[in-house]
Amino acid sequence: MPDGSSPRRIAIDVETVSLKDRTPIGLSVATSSREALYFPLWNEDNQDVPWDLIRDDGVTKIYHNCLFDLMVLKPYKPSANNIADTLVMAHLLNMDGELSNLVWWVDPYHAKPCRSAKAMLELAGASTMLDLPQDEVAIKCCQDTIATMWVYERLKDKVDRGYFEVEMALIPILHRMSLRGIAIDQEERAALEEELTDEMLYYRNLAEAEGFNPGSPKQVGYILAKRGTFLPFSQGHKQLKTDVKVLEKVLDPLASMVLQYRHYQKALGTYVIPLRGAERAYTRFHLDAATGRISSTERNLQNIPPQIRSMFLPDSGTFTDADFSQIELRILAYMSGDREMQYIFESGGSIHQATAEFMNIPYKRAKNVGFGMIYGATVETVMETAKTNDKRLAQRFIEDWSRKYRDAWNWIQFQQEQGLLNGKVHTLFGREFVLVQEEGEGAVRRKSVNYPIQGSAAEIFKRALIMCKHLDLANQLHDEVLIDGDVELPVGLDHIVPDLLTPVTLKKTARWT
DNA sequence: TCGGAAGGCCC
DNA sequence: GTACGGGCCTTCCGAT
Repeated sequence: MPDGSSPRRIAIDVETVSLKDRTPIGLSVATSSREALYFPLWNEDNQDVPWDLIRDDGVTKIYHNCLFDLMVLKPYKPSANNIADTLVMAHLLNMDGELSNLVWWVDPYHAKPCRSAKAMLELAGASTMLDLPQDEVAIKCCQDTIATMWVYERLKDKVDRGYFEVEMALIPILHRMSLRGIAIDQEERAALEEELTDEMLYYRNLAEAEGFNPGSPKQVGYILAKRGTFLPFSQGHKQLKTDVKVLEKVLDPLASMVLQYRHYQKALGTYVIPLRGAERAYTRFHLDAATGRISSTERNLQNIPPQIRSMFLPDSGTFTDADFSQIELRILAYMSGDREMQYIFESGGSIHQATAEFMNIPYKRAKNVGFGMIYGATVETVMETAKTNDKRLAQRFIEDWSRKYRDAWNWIQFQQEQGLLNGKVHTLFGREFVLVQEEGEGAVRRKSVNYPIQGSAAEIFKRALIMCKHLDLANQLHDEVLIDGDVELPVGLDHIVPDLLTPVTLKKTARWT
Protein backbone atom coordinates (compact mmCIF):
# COMPACT_ATOMS: atom_id res chain seq x y z
CA MET A 1 0.00 0.00 0.00
CA PRO A 2 1.07 3.59 -0.48
CA ASP A 3 2.17 4.04 3.12
CA GLY A 4 4.42 1.02 2.90
CA SER A 5 2.61 -1.18 5.44
CA SER A 6 1.45 -4.64 4.43
CA PRO A 7 -1.99 -5.68 5.66
CA ARG A 8 -2.78 -9.35 6.27
CA ARG A 9 -6.37 -8.83 5.27
CA ILE A 10 -7.97 -6.77 2.52
CA ALA A 11 -11.40 -6.44 0.99
CA ILE A 12 -11.59 -6.13 -2.77
CA ASP A 13 -14.35 -5.04 -5.12
CA VAL A 14 -14.24 -4.55 -8.86
CA GLU A 15 -16.47 -2.25 -10.89
CA THR A 16 -17.24 -3.23 -14.44
CA VAL A 17 -18.61 -1.26 -17.37
CA SER A 18 -22.08 -2.73 -16.81
CA LEU A 19 -23.72 -5.95 -15.76
CA LYS A 20 -23.47 -7.13 -19.34
CA ASP A 21 -20.05 -5.80 -20.22
CA ARG A 22 -17.70 -7.21 -17.64
CA THR A 23 -14.68 -5.16 -18.59
CA PRO A 24 -13.21 -3.94 -15.32
CA ILE A 25 -13.00 -0.17 -15.00
CA GLY A 26 -11.61 0.10 -11.51
CA LEU A 27 -11.20 -1.60 -8.20
CA SER A 28 -11.18 -0.72 -4.57
CA VAL A 29 -9.10 -2.18 -1.78
CA ALA A 30 -10.09 -1.71 1.85
CA THR A 31 -7.59 -2.35 4.59
CA SER A 32 -10.14 -1.92 7.35
CA SER A 33 -13.81 -1.09 7.68
CA ARG A 34 -12.77 2.56 7.80
CA GLU A 35 -10.43 3.07 4.89
CA ALA A 36 -10.42 2.13 1.27
CA LEU A 37 -8.70 3.29 -1.89
CA TYR A 38 -9.95 3.30 -5.45
CA PHE A 39 -7.82 2.57 -8.49
CA PRO A 40 -9.05 3.25 -12.03
CA LEU A 41 -8.22 0.41 -14.38
CA TRP A 42 -9.63 1.18 -17.73
CA ASN A 43 -6.67 2.51 -19.63
CA GLU A 44 -3.16 1.22 -19.16
CA ASP A 45 -2.50 -0.82 -16.06
CA ASN A 46 -2.59 1.49 -13.12
CA GLN A 47 0.80 1.17 -11.46
CA ASP A 48 -0.64 2.18 -8.10
CA VAL A 49 -2.89 -0.87 -7.84
CA PRO A 50 -1.57 -3.13 -5.07
CA TRP A 51 -1.38 -6.19 -7.31
CA ASP A 52 1.18 -7.76 -5.01
CA LEU A 53 -1.50 -7.98 -2.33
CA ILE A 54 -4.26 -9.14 -4.66
CA ARG A 55 -1.93 -11.85 -5.98
CA ASP A 56 -0.57 -12.83 -2.59
CA ASP A 57 -1.72 -16.28 -1.45
CA GLY A 58 -0.77 -15.33 2.09
CA VAL A 59 -3.08 -12.32 2.34
CA THR A 60 -6.69 -13.00 3.25
CA LYS A 61 -8.68 -11.50 0.41
CA ILE A 62 -12.28 -10.73 1.19
CA TYR A 63 -14.71 -10.45 -1.69
CA HIS A 64 -18.44 -10.33 -1.99
CA ASN A 65 -19.03 -12.96 -4.67
CA CYS A 66 -15.40 -13.74 -5.39
CA LEU A 67 -15.97 -16.15 -8.27
CA PHE A 68 -17.37 -13.24 -10.26
CA ASP A 69 -14.62 -10.79 -9.36
CA LEU A 70 -11.87 -13.35 -9.88
CA MET A 71 -13.19 -13.97 -13.37
CA VAL A 72 -13.44 -10.28 -14.17
CA LEU A 73 -9.89 -9.80 -12.92
CA LYS A 74 -8.62 -12.81 -14.85
CA PRO A 75 -6.10 -10.88 -16.98
CA TYR A 76 -4.49 -9.60 -13.80
CA LYS A 77 -4.10 -13.09 -12.35
CA PRO A 78 -5.53 -12.59 -8.87
CA SER A 79 -4.88 -15.22 -6.23
CA ALA A 80 -7.80 -17.58 -5.64
CA ASN A 81 -6.27 -18.99 -2.47
CA ASN A 82 -7.02 -17.75 1.03
CA ILE A 83 -10.28 -16.10 0.07
CA ALA A 84 -13.10 -15.12 2.35
CA ASP A 85 -16.40 -14.49 0.64
CA THR A 86 -19.12 -12.57 2.44
CA LEU A 87 -21.76 -13.71 -0.02
CA VAL A 88 -21.00 -17.33 0.85
CA MET A 89 -21.05 -16.40 4.54
CA ALA A 90 -24.48 -14.87 4.11
CA HIS A 91 -25.82 -18.00 2.47
CA LEU A 92 -24.39 -20.25 5.15
CA LEU A 93 -26.22 -18.10 7.69
CA ASN A 94 -29.44 -18.12 5.66
CA MET A 95 -29.26 -14.38 5.08
CA ASP A 96 -30.08 -12.29 2.01
CA GLY A 97 -26.90 -12.08 -0.03
CA GLU A 98 -27.42 -8.67 -1.62
CA LEU A 99 -24.76 -6.53 0.04
CA SER A 100 -26.94 -3.52 0.81
CA ASN A 101 -29.54 -5.75 2.44
CA LEU A 102 -26.92 -7.82 4.20
CA VAL A 103 -25.35 -4.75 5.77
CA TRP A 104 -28.75 -3.80 7.11
CA TRP A 105 -29.40 -7.28 8.45
CA VAL A 106 -26.07 -7.51 10.19
CA ASP A 107 -26.52 -4.32 12.19
CA PRO A 108 -29.11 -1.73 11.14
CA TYR A 109 -27.87 0.87 13.64
CA HIS A 110 -24.31 0.96 12.43
CA ALA A 111 -24.88 -0.13 8.86
CA LYS A 112 -22.31 1.10 6.36
CA PRO A 113 -23.74 2.87 3.33
CA CYS A 114 -23.69 0.95 0.08
CA ARG A 115 -25.68 0.72 -3.10
CA SER A 116 -26.03 -1.90 -5.77
CA ALA A 117 -24.66 -0.98 -9.17
CA LYS A 118 -28.07 -1.63 -10.64
CA ALA A 119 -29.83 0.78 -8.29
CA MET A 120 -27.16 3.38 -8.89
CA LEU A 121 -27.46 3.16 -12.67
CA GLU A 122 -31.24 3.32 -12.51
CA LEU A 123 -31.15 6.35 -10.24
CA ALA A 124 -28.83 8.19 -12.59
CA GLY A 125 -30.64 7.01 -15.67
CA ALA A 126 -27.32 5.70 -16.99
CA SER A 127 -26.79 2.48 -18.87
CA THR A 128 -23.13 1.92 -18.01
CA MET A 129 -20.79 2.94 -15.24
CA LEU A 130 -18.81 4.94 -17.79
CA ASP A 131 -21.75 7.33 -18.01
CA LEU A 132 -21.32 8.23 -14.36
CA PRO A 133 -18.77 10.67 -12.96
CA GLN A 134 -15.65 8.76 -12.02
CA ASP A 135 -15.62 10.01 -8.46
CA GLU A 136 -19.10 8.65 -7.89
CA VAL A 137 -18.01 5.26 -9.12
CA ALA A 138 -14.96 5.48 -6.89
CA ILE A 139 -17.05 6.33 -3.85
CA LYS A 140 -19.49 3.52 -4.55
CA CYS A 141 -16.69 1.03 -5.00
CA CYS A 142 -14.97 2.10 -1.77
CA GLN A 143 -18.24 1.95 0.10
CA ASP A 144 -18.64 -1.62 -1.09
CA THR A 145 -15.23 -2.79 0.06
CA ILE A 146 -15.68 -1.05 3.39
CA ALA A 147 -19.10 -2.66 3.77
CA THR A 148 -17.63 -6.01 2.76
CA MET A 149 -14.86 -5.75 5.35
CA TRP A 150 -17.38 -4.59 7.92
CA VAL A 151 -19.73 -7.51 7.21
CA TYR A 152 -16.82 -9.93 7.31
CA GLU A 153 -15.72 -8.74 10.73
CA ARG A 154 -19.20 -9.17 12.11
CA LEU A 155 -20.00 -12.53 10.54
CA LYS A 156 -16.70 -14.36 10.75
CA ASP A 157 -17.37 -15.68 14.23
CA LYS A 158 -21.02 -16.38 13.55
CA VAL A 159 -20.53 -18.59 10.52
CA ASP A 160 -19.71 -22.24 11.11
CA ARG A 161 -15.98 -22.59 10.55
CA GLY A 162 -16.14 -26.09 9.17
CA TYR A 163 -18.66 -25.23 6.49
CA PHE A 164 -16.89 -22.02 5.60
CA GLU A 165 -13.53 -23.73 5.25
CA VAL A 166 -15.01 -26.24 2.82
CA GLU A 167 -16.55 -23.50 0.72
CA MET A 168 -13.35 -21.47 0.64
CA ALA A 169 -11.31 -24.56 -0.22
CA LEU A 170 -13.57 -24.96 -3.24
CA ILE A 171 -12.89 -21.47 -4.55
CA PRO A 172 -9.49 -22.12 -6.14
CA ILE A 173 -10.76 -25.47 -7.45
CA LEU A 174 -13.84 -24.00 -9.10
CA HIS A 175 -11.96 -20.96 -10.34
CA ARG A 176 -9.32 -23.11 -11.97
CA MET A 177 -12.01 -25.23 -13.61
CA SER A 178 -13.62 -22.08 -14.99
CA LEU A 179 -10.32 -20.87 -16.37
CA ARG A 180 -9.37 -24.13 -18.05
CA GLY A 181 -12.63 -24.77 -19.88
CA ILE A 182 -13.25 -27.88 -21.96
CA ALA A 183 -11.97 -28.38 -25.50
CA ILE A 184 -14.56 -28.47 -28.27
CA ASP A 185 -14.21 -30.82 -31.20
CA GLN A 186 -15.37 -28.43 -33.92
CA GLU A 187 -15.63 -31.19 -36.50
CA GLU A 188 -17.96 -33.16 -34.29
CA ARG A 189 -19.86 -30.01 -33.39
CA ALA A 190 -20.35 -29.09 -37.04
CA ALA A 191 -21.53 -32.62 -37.84
CA LEU A 192 -24.07 -32.42 -35.04
CA GLU A 193 -25.21 -29.04 -36.25
CA GLU A 194 -25.75 -30.29 -39.76
CA GLU A 195 -27.64 -33.34 -38.66
CA LEU A 196 -29.84 -31.49 -36.19
CA THR A 197 -30.49 -28.61 -38.57
CA ASP A 198 -31.78 -30.97 -41.24
CA GLU A 199 -34.24 -32.46 -38.80
CA MET A 200 -35.25 -29.12 -37.36
CA LEU A 201 -35.86 -27.61 -40.79
CA TYR A 202 -37.90 -30.58 -41.88
CA TYR A 203 -40.37 -30.09 -39.03
CA ARG A 204 -40.31 -26.32 -39.25
CA ASN A 205 -41.17 -26.44 -42.93
CA LEU A 206 -44.03 -28.79 -42.25
CA ALA A 207 -45.36 -26.41 -39.65
CA GLU A 208 -44.93 -23.38 -41.86
CA ALA A 209 -46.80 -25.14 -44.62
CA GLU A 210 -49.66 -25.36 -42.13
CA GLY A 211 -49.29 -21.66 -41.55
CA PHE A 212 -47.85 -21.45 -38.08
CA ASN A 213 -44.58 -21.01 -36.24
CA PRO A 214 -43.86 -24.16 -34.20
CA GLY A 215 -41.70 -22.09 -31.88
CA SER A 216 -44.67 -20.07 -30.74
CA PRO A 217 -46.77 -21.74 -28.04
CA LYS A 218 -49.50 -19.24 -28.74
CA GLN A 219 -49.75 -20.18 -32.39
CA VAL A 220 -49.53 -23.88 -31.54
CA GLY A 221 -52.46 -23.59 -29.17
CA TYR A 222 -54.43 -21.56 -31.68
CA ILE A 223 -53.94 -23.87 -34.64
CA LEU A 224 -54.71 -27.00 -32.64
CA ALA A 225 -57.90 -25.40 -31.37
CA LYS A 226 -58.84 -24.48 -34.94
CA ARG A 227 -58.36 -28.12 -35.90
CA GLY A 228 -60.53 -29.34 -33.06
CA THR A 229 -58.14 -30.10 -30.20
CA PHE A 230 -58.69 -27.98 -27.15
CA LEU A 231 -55.78 -27.71 -24.76
CA PRO A 232 -55.93 -26.77 -21.08
CA PHE A 233 -55.19 -23.20 -20.06
CA SER A 234 -51.75 -22.21 -18.89
CA GLN A 235 -51.09 -20.52 -15.59
CA GLY A 236 -52.86 -17.20 -15.56
CA HIS A 237 -55.26 -18.30 -18.31
CA LYS A 238 -53.44 -16.11 -20.81
CA GLN A 239 -52.56 -18.95 -23.13
CA LEU A 240 -53.08 -22.61 -23.80
CA LYS A 241 -50.64 -25.17 -22.44
CA THR A 242 -48.59 -26.82 -25.15
CA ASP A 243 -45.80 -28.52 -23.20
CA VAL A 244 -44.64 -32.11 -23.85
CA LYS A 245 -46.88 -33.56 -21.23
CA VAL A 246 -49.93 -32.09 -22.93
CA LEU A 247 -48.92 -32.53 -26.57
CA GLU A 248 -47.91 -36.17 -26.08
CA LYS A 249 -51.54 -37.02 -25.51
CA VAL A 250 -52.83 -35.12 -28.53
CA LEU A 251 -53.69 -37.28 -31.54
CA ASP A 252 -53.42 -34.53 -34.16
CA PRO A 253 -50.13 -35.12 -36.04
CA LEU A 254 -49.37 -31.43 -35.72
CA ALA A 255 -48.68 -32.04 -32.03
CA SER A 256 -45.88 -34.50 -32.57
CA MET A 257 -44.55 -32.28 -35.35
CA VAL A 258 -44.23 -29.46 -32.83
CA LEU A 259 -42.55 -31.72 -30.28
CA GLN A 260 -40.03 -32.92 -32.84
CA TYR A 261 -39.27 -29.38 -33.90
CA ARG A 262 -38.77 -28.26 -30.32
CA HIS A 263 -36.45 -31.15 -29.59
CA TYR A 264 -34.05 -30.32 -32.41
CA GLN A 265 -34.35 -26.58 -31.98
CA LYS A 266 -33.53 -26.90 -28.28
CA ALA A 267 -30.39 -28.88 -28.93
CA LEU A 268 -29.27 -26.51 -31.67
CA GLY A 269 -30.10 -23.22 -30.05
CA THR A 270 -28.88 -23.99 -26.57
CA TYR A 271 -25.89 -26.25 -27.03
CA VAL A 272 -24.65 -26.58 -30.59
CA ILE A 273 -24.87 -23.21 -32.31
CA PRO A 274 -23.61 -21.09 -29.40
CA LEU A 275 -20.32 -23.03 -29.52
CA ARG A 276 -19.66 -22.37 -33.20
CA GLY A 277 -15.99 -21.64 -33.64
CA ALA A 278 -15.21 -21.90 -29.93
CA GLU A 279 -11.99 -23.66 -29.08
CA ARG A 280 -13.19 -24.29 -25.58
CA ALA A 281 -16.37 -23.99 -23.51
CA TYR A 282 -16.10 -22.00 -20.30
CA THR A 283 -18.45 -21.59 -17.38
CA ARG A 284 -18.61 -19.92 -13.99
CA PHE A 285 -19.73 -21.64 -10.83
CA HIS A 286 -21.93 -20.36 -8.04
CA LEU A 287 -22.15 -21.43 -4.42
CA ASP A 288 -25.58 -20.01 -3.71
CA ALA A 289 -28.01 -22.83 -4.36
CA ALA A 290 -30.60 -23.35 -1.64
CA THR A 291 -29.43 -26.88 -0.86
CA GLY A 292 -25.71 -26.15 -1.04
CA ARG A 293 -25.23 -27.56 -4.48
CA ILE A 294 -22.84 -25.91 -6.93
CA SER A 295 -24.47 -24.32 -9.95
CA SER A 296 -22.99 -23.43 -13.34
CA THR A 297 -23.82 -20.29 -15.27
CA GLU A 298 -22.88 -18.17 -18.30
CA ARG A 299 -22.81 -21.43 -20.21
CA ASN A 300 -24.33 -23.99 -18.01
CA LEU A 301 -22.18 -27.10 -18.36
CA GLN A 302 -24.41 -29.08 -16.02
CA ASN A 303 -27.30 -29.63 -18.38
CA ILE A 304 -25.65 -30.81 -21.59
CA PRO A 305 -27.75 -33.62 -23.09
CA PRO A 306 -25.86 -36.92 -23.47
CA GLN A 307 -26.25 -36.83 -27.27
CA ILE A 308 -24.33 -33.56 -27.38
CA ARG A 309 -21.52 -34.51 -25.01
CA SER A 310 -19.45 -36.15 -27.72
CA MET A 311 -18.21 -32.75 -28.86
CA PHE A 312 -16.34 -32.17 -25.59
CA LEU A 313 -12.78 -33.51 -25.65
CA PRO A 314 -10.14 -34.18 -23.01
CA ASP A 315 -6.82 -32.39 -23.53
CA SER A 316 -4.98 -35.50 -22.45
CA GLY A 317 -6.81 -37.93 -24.70
CA THR A 318 -8.78 -39.52 -21.86
CA PHE A 319 -11.56 -38.43 -19.54
CA THR A 320 -11.94 -40.18 -16.24
CA ASP A 321 -15.53 -39.79 -15.16
CA ALA A 322 -16.28 -40.48 -11.51
CA ASP A 323 -19.90 -40.75 -10.48
CA PHE A 324 -21.32 -41.28 -7.00
CA SER A 325 -23.68 -44.15 -7.51
CA GLN A 326 -27.23 -43.58 -6.23
CA ILE A 327 -25.90 -41.26 -3.58
CA GLU A 328 -29.22 -39.69 -2.62
CA LEU A 329 -30.91 -43.01 -1.95
CA ARG A 330 -27.89 -44.14 0.03
CA ILE A 331 -28.20 -41.01 2.11
CA LEU A 332 -31.88 -41.67 2.63
CA ALA A 333 -31.03 -45.21 3.74
CA TYR A 334 -28.40 -43.88 6.11
CA MET A 335 -30.34 -40.99 7.59
CA SER A 336 -33.47 -43.05 8.09
CA GLY A 337 -31.60 -46.16 9.19
CA ASP A 338 -33.76 -48.17 6.81
CA ARG A 339 -32.61 -51.76 7.22
CA GLU A 340 -34.09 -53.04 3.99
CA MET A 341 -32.39 -50.37 1.89
CA GLN A 342 -29.14 -50.78 3.75
CA TYR A 343 -29.27 -54.51 3.21
CA ILE A 344 -29.80 -54.07 -0.52
CA PHE A 345 -26.91 -51.62 -0.77
CA GLU A 346 -24.61 -53.76 1.37
CA SER A 347 -25.25 -56.81 -0.75
CA GLY A 348 -24.37 -54.80 -3.84
CA GLY A 349 -27.88 -54.81 -5.25
CA SER A 350 -29.78 -52.14 -7.09
CA ILE A 351 -32.50 -50.41 -5.12
CA HIS A 352 -34.68 -49.77 -8.13
CA GLN A 353 -34.32 -53.36 -9.25
CA ALA A 354 -35.30 -54.60 -5.80
CA THR A 355 -38.22 -52.18 -5.68
CA ALA A 356 -39.35 -53.29 -9.12
CA GLU A 357 -39.29 -56.95 -8.12
CA PHE A 358 -41.05 -56.39 -4.84
CA MET A 359 -43.76 -54.28 -6.38
CA ASN A 360 -43.94 -56.33 -9.54
CA ILE A 361 -43.54 -53.32 -11.82
CA PRO A 362 -40.99 -52.32 -14.48
CA TYR A 363 -37.62 -50.94 -13.42
CA LYS A 364 -38.36 -47.50 -14.78
CA ARG A 365 -41.57 -47.16 -12.83
CA ALA A 366 -39.86 -48.30 -9.67
CA LYS A 367 -37.18 -45.69 -10.20
CA ASN A 368 -39.75 -42.95 -10.71
CA VAL A 369 -41.62 -43.93 -7.58
CA GLY A 370 -38.37 -43.96 -5.60
CA PHE A 371 -37.39 -40.49 -6.77
CA GLY A 372 -40.91 -39.31 -6.14
CA MET A 373 -40.50 -40.31 -2.52
CA ILE A 374 -37.32 -38.26 -2.18
CA TYR A 375 -39.03 -35.27 -3.70
CA GLY A 376 -42.16 -35.64 -1.62
CA ALA A 377 -44.45 -36.57 -4.49
CA THR A 378 -48.21 -36.76 -4.16
CA VAL A 379 -50.39 -39.48 -5.66
CA GLU A 380 -51.12 -37.25 -8.63
CA THR A 381 -47.50 -36.73 -9.51
CA VAL A 382 -46.75 -40.42 -9.10
CA MET A 383 -49.55 -40.97 -11.60
CA GLU A 384 -47.86 -38.65 -14.03
CA THR A 385 -44.31 -39.91 -13.72
CA ALA A 386 -45.39 -43.54 -13.67
CA LYS A 387 -47.54 -42.75 -16.70
CA THR A 388 -50.82 -44.14 -15.49
CA ASN A 389 -54.30 -42.69 -15.28
CA ASP A 390 -55.20 -45.09 -12.52
CA LYS A 391 -55.15 -43.23 -9.26
CA ARG A 392 -55.64 -46.37 -7.21
CA LEU A 393 -52.69 -47.97 -8.92
CA ALA A 394 -50.50 -44.98 -8.06
CA GLN A 395 -51.79 -45.17 -4.53
CA ARG A 396 -50.77 -48.82 -4.45
CA PHE A 397 -47.26 -47.95 -5.64
CA ILE A 398 -46.81 -45.58 -2.75
CA GLU A 399 -48.25 -48.03 -0.24
CA ASP A 400 -46.06 -50.86 -1.48
CA TRP A 401 -43.01 -48.66 -1.33
CA SER A 402 -43.81 -47.58 2.21
CA ARG A 403 -44.23 -51.20 3.26
CA LYS A 404 -40.94 -52.28 1.77
CA TYR A 405 -38.95 -49.33 3.08
CA ARG A 406 -40.78 -48.78 6.35
CA ASP A 407 -38.00 -46.95 8.19
CA ALA A 408 -37.40 -44.65 5.24
CA TRP A 409 -41.10 -43.97 5.03
CA ASN A 410 -41.29 -43.20 8.73
CA TRP A 411 -38.27 -40.93 8.45
CA ILE A 412 -39.96 -39.05 5.62
CA GLN A 413 -43.05 -38.54 7.76
CA PHE A 414 -40.91 -37.49 10.70
CA GLN A 415 -38.96 -34.98 8.61
CA GLN A 416 -42.21 -33.43 7.41
CA GLU A 417 -43.52 -33.06 10.94
CA GLN A 418 -40.26 -31.58 12.12
CA GLY A 419 -40.09 -29.17 9.22
CA LEU A 420 -43.61 -27.94 9.86
CA LEU A 421 -43.01 -27.69 13.60
CA ASN A 422 -39.53 -26.13 13.69
CA GLY A 423 -39.30 -24.40 10.35
CA LYS A 424 -35.86 -25.87 9.76
CA VAL A 425 -34.13 -29.12 8.87
CA HIS A 426 -30.52 -30.30 8.91
CA THR A 427 -28.02 -32.17 6.79
CA LEU A 428 -25.71 -34.98 7.81
CA PHE A 429 -22.99 -32.46 8.58
CA GLY A 430 -25.40 -30.28 10.54
CA ARG A 431 -26.03 -27.49 8.07
CA GLU A 432 -29.36 -25.88 8.74
CA PHE A 433 -31.95 -25.00 6.13
CA VAL A 434 -34.73 -22.60 6.95
CA LEU A 435 -38.14 -23.47 5.57
CA VAL A 436 -40.42 -20.64 4.57
CA GLN A 437 -43.83 -21.43 6.05
CA GLU A 438 -45.43 -18.88 3.74
CA GLU A 439 -44.74 -21.17 0.82
CA GLY A 440 -47.44 -23.43 2.14
CA GLU A 441 -47.65 -26.72 3.95
CA GLY A 442 -47.08 -28.84 0.87
CA ALA A 443 -43.88 -27.06 -0.07
CA VAL A 444 -42.53 -27.22 3.48
CA ARG A 445 -43.24 -30.94 3.65
CA ARG A 446 -41.45 -31.63 0.37
CA LYS A 447 -38.44 -29.52 1.20
CA SER A 448 -38.19 -30.99 4.68
CA VAL A 449 -37.48 -34.32 3.01
CA ASN A 450 -35.48 -33.19 0.03
CA TYR A 451 -33.20 -30.53 1.51
CA PRO A 452 -31.45 -32.83 3.98
CA ILE A 453 -30.91 -35.47 1.30
CA GLN A 454 -29.81 -33.18 -1.52
CA GLY A 455 -27.88 -30.99 0.90
CA SER A 456 -26.01 -33.93 2.42
CA ALA A 457 -25.17 -35.21 -1.04
CA ALA A 458 -23.77 -31.78 -1.88
CA GLU A 459 -21.65 -31.78 1.26
CA ILE A 460 -20.18 -35.16 0.48
CA PHE A 461 -19.57 -34.17 -3.12
CA LYS A 462 -17.82 -30.94 -2.17
CA ARG A 463 -15.45 -32.85 0.08
CA ALA A 464 -14.84 -35.25 -2.79
CA LEU A 465 -13.89 -32.35 -5.07
CA ILE A 466 -11.44 -31.12 -2.48
CA MET A 467 -9.90 -34.58 -2.24
CA CYS A 468 -9.51 -34.51 -6.04
CA LYS A 469 -8.05 -31.01 -6.21
CA HIS A 470 -4.64 -32.23 -7.36
CA LEU A 471 -6.27 -33.68 -10.49
CA ASP A 472 -7.11 -31.80 -13.68
CA LEU A 473 -10.82 -31.30 -13.05
CA ALA A 474 -12.77 -30.37 -16.16
CA ASN A 475 -16.36 -30.30 -14.96
CA GLN A 476 -18.59 -31.18 -12.05
CA LEU A 477 -22.24 -32.19 -12.17
CA HIS A 478 -23.66 -32.49 -8.66
CA ASP A 479 -22.62 -36.08 -8.06
CA GLU A 480 -20.20 -36.61 -10.91
CA VAL A 481 -16.78 -35.18 -11.63
CA LEU A 482 -15.16 -35.17 -15.04
CA ILE A 483 -11.39 -35.42 -14.83
CA ASP A 484 -9.03 -34.78 -17.73
CA GLY A 485 -6.52 -37.63 -17.71
CA ASP A 486 -6.32 -41.35 -17.23
CA VAL A 487 -6.07 -41.25 -13.46
CA GLU A 488 -6.58 -43.13 -10.23
CA LEU A 489 -9.00 -41.71 -7.72
CA PRO A 490 -7.86 -40.81 -4.24
CA VAL A 491 -8.41 -43.44 -1.58
CA GLY A 492 -11.35 -42.82 0.72
CA LEU A 493 -13.67 -41.17 -1.75
CA ASP A 494 -16.27 -43.79 -0.94
CA HIS A 495 -16.06 -43.21 2.81
CA ILE A 496 -16.26 -39.46 3.19
CA VAL A 497 -18.83 -40.07 5.90
CA PRO A 498 -17.06 -42.85 7.80
CA ASP A 499 -19.95 -45.27 8.19
CA LEU A 500 -21.78 -44.42 4.99
CA LEU A 501 -20.53 -46.24 1.92
CA THR A 502 -20.78 -44.04 -1.19
CA PRO A 503 -19.36 -46.09 -4.06
CA VAL A 504 -17.91 -44.29 -7.05
CA THR A 505 -18.39 -45.57 -10.57
CA LEU A 506 -15.44 -45.00 -12.91
CA LYS A 507 -15.62 -44.52 -16.65
CA LYS A 508 -12.66 -43.78 -18.94
CA THR A 509 -13.47 -42.44 -22.36
CA ALA A 510 -11.87 -40.65 -25.31
CA ARG A 511 -14.61 -38.02 -25.31
CA TRP A 512 -17.32 -37.00 -22.90
CA THR A 513 -20.28 -39.36 -22.90
C1' DT B 1 -35.36 -2.69 -25.52
C1' DC B 2 -36.73 -5.05 -21.46
C1' DG B 3 -38.87 -8.71 -18.83
C1' DG B 4 -42.22 -12.15 -17.77
C1' DA B 5 -44.19 -16.51 -19.29
C1' DA B 6 -43.62 -20.77 -21.34
C1' DG B 7 -40.96 -24.48 -22.37
C1' DG B 8 -37.09 -27.71 -21.78
C1' DC B 9 -32.29 -29.52 -20.67
C1' DC B 10 -29.53 -31.57 -16.51
C1' DC B 11 -28.76 -34.09 -11.55
C1' DG C 1 -58.86 -28.05 -7.21
C1' DT C 2 -53.57 -26.45 -6.25
C1' DA C 3 -46.60 -28.04 -8.44
C1' DC C 4 -42.16 -33.61 -7.20
C1' DG C 5 -36.51 -31.25 -4.97
C1' DG C 6 -32.48 -28.25 -7.01
C1' DG C 7 -30.58 -25.52 -11.09
C1' DC C 8 -29.92 -22.30 -16.10
C1' DC C 9 -31.18 -20.68 -20.60
C1' DT C 10 -33.75 -19.60 -25.03
C1' DT C 11 -37.71 -18.03 -27.46
C1' DC C 12 -41.79 -15.47 -27.98
C1' DC C 13 -44.50 -11.56 -27.21
C1' DG C 14 -46.51 -7.73 -25.01
C1' DA C 15 -45.38 -3.59 -22.42
C1' DT C 16 -42.72 0.49 -22.20
